[in-house]
Amino acid sequence: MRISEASRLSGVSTRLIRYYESIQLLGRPARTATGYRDYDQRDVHELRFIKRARSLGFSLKQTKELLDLWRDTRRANHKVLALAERHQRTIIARMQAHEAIIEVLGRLIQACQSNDRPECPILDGLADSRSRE
Amino acid sequence: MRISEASRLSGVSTRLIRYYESIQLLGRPARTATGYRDYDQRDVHELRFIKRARSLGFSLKQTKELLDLWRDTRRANHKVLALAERHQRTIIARMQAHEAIIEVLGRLIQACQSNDRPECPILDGLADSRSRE
DNA sequence: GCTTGACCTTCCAACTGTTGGAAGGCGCAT
DNA sequence: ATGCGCCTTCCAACAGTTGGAAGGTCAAGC
Repeated sequence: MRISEASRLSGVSTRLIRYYESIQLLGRPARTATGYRDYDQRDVHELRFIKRARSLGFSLKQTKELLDLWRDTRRANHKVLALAERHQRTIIARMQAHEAIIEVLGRLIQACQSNDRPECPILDGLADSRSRE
Repeated sequence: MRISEASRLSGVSTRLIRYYESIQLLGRPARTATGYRDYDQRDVHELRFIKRARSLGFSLKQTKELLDLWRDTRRANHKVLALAERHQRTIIARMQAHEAIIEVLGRLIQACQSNDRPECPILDGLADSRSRE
């Protein structure tokens, strides 16, 4: 099938498919006589795998590792597990950072809403390094 | 003061200070006779403001808007408030996306930990598009 | 006076991930 | 043959930060 078909079936844009090939996340596909990329069902599976890993926040580097492990006739589970756990810890840390930000913003916003005077508690809060980071 | 001093006092790297100047987030500072950048206390305040806005996840573009509002003798509070509220909604959405990811990863990790067979539930979960995105 | 080392300057490139455009070839319809 | 929609390649942009290279400046030490 052509690249647009693979794109449609996988949900990955044609641009991105070519990019994934260029960084060797995907192997070079077969080519037609006139030089068009020719994909098969297996490629579509890999693209879906990539898409899903990306949607879970794995980097392209991690996605490549996962894909390699997947291609490797499903061996070395412990590596996959370690990678997933490490990634989960990263995402948890990021989420907690977001929580902290939301809390700070919430305080500033509230102070601003209950304020009639000309100065702005949000700007003051940003300027004031005594507020928690 | 020189750039390294401004960096030390603000916590913003010299590289970044120059970059912020190049994108006109900061104005061009005075120069010494030999061409060295010469900063004052006000610049340090602005750098700290920037650093804090960035740490709260505001983009450079938003940070510039906030900084401009701040320079504007503290007028137009409602603009600041709107910007902050919009940003908070963005961060909340991001945090929720993270939560969802953590949940999915948690399921996959747990399935993998309670699994003795050769196949890997994490890889299978990534491959299986029936799992929730 | 000359070297050493720590600073300063500029410019150009890398990183991550995705998207966009331009310029040209291919294939099928009218 | 003309037009349309696909395909190809290459080059650039976005956000934000960091890194290196090649060179100028300034103080201290010998």
